[in-house]
Amino acid sequence: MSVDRRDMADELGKWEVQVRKGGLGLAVLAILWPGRLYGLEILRQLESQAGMSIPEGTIYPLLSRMKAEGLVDAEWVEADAGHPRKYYRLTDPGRARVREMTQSWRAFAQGLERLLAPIEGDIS
Amino acid sequence: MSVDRRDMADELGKWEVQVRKGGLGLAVLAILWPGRLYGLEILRQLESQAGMSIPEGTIYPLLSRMKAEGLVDAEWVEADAGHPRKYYRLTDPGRARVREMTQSWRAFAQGLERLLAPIEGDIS
DNA sequence: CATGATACCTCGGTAAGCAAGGTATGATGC
DNA sequence: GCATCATACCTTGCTTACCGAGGTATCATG
Repeated sequence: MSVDRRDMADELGKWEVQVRKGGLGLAVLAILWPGRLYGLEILRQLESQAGMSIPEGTIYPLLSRMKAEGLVDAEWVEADAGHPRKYYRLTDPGRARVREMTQSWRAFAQGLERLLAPIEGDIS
Repeated sequence: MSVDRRDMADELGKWEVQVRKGGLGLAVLAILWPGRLYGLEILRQLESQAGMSIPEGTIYPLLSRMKAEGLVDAEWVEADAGHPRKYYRLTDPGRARVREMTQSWRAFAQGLERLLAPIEGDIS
């Protein structure tokens, strides 16, 4: 009934999530470019290489979708120790897609950067 | 029951949508930076300045949310001719938010660009 | 054989894009 | 006057997708 004081605080914390939504799929495909990786390894490399911290609840459904689309394929590999790992690798259509998405991404980022240009003049 | 042949074709066309999802809110706030605009005008300027074509069904709910969060405020203005227009303008908290989001955006874009760097070596 | 570490996966709530369809205002043609 | 068109704003319903929480499986260790 009263004012939602909740909103203003929560929304601030949500922006980092919103920001990366669009590029997340590209980031995952891109990190597979050099070679195969297993699930948790993808998360760790996204964190260390690109500063993105993605939860498991996001990555596994995403990888499944990509596999269903034929962009990646997966292969179980026995580890020397511990739980077996499922390694993901880009397929040829996957590589083609990464290149397409990279172009789309850059077009978008450049368009947006054009809008942001006037803003940075304002260094308080 | 049979194979979804639908997917491979449709998903290709959907990427441009996915790509811009994360930055769309920022784009809308950024385009309001120089001054007030009304709804359809926002769409036209996003198209001409940043190459983004956003449908009405996306922009009006988005503007409503931003107004509810106090990032913009709105004002009805009688046009010389035709339907009255609802002009949106950044509030002070809205301006602060644009600056924050711009920083988040650039951090994300730089992180992603780091992942994309190896890819562009491959000009077939 | 219990505990911990590592790894993969799923369920359910929620957010958000957007196509389609609707409403409102004023100008223009007849 | 009235139908039609152009402009502009808004809503509904469908769908996609993030992700927190909780679950399962494998192996090592004490």
